[in-house]
Amino acid sequence: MDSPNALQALAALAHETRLAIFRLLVETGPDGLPAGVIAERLAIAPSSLTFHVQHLHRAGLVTQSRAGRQLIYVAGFAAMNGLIAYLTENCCQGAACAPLQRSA
Amino acid sequence: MDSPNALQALAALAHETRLAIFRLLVETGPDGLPAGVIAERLAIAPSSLTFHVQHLHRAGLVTQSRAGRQLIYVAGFAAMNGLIAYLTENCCQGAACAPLQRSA
DNA sequence: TTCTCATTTCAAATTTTCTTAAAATGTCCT
DNA sequence: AGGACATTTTAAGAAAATTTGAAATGAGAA
Repeated sequence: MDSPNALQALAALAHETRLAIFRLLVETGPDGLPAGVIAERLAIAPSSLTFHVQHLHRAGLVTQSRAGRQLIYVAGFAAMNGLIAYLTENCCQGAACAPLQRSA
Repeated sequence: MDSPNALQALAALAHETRLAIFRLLVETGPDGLPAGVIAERLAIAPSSLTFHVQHLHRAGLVTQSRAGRQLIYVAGFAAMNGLIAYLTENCCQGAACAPLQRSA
């Protein structure tokens, strides 16, 4: 992941509502959740949910697919993995953040 | 690191200028850099630098100390470590981001 | 087709964040 | 004390992000 992408991912997560959405989707796993359920669980307006979830989508942190008349959102683990790798490589030089290592 | 702190750290890094400041300080290492040098290297106004560096400071991502009449800023690795740990633990459940493991 | 339901799009209002320049603070030197 | 330098503080305006509600789209059911 390069700096512009990392910046986009950081900005996407740097909002209370969006971080909550992402965490809910991570917790939910690969089946994801329809927009309406996310909005209901987090008590936010539908159009507000769309706004935030699209922000996450642009950053690759969320995947969208249709199931009948509902849109299912799933956490995008690759992007999160990329962000963590970016932070580890670019912001932890000099062994200062040595406790983290890649194993696979 | 808890969610409010993680949110603060994410917001602090989610800006082009602040990410550049932080990366510069990581690259520089434990000696850090005086405010003026950072501002000069990144070509930003002094007061603008203060604004951004304070944002990083509030999030614990930067440390401040005085040397004569200049203020030295140093990257705060503990906070970055905490952020990476938060993301790994809260946003990568279910082995989806398994490639990252703690070793120390 | 027509009626719902689920969601998104749009535009306006609001709020938050960022930039800028001028004035203030703190330190060192003479 | 008085002057010069490094940085911060302040206040104003500019720019960007967020919220809201109403209207539009897309899909399934009658």
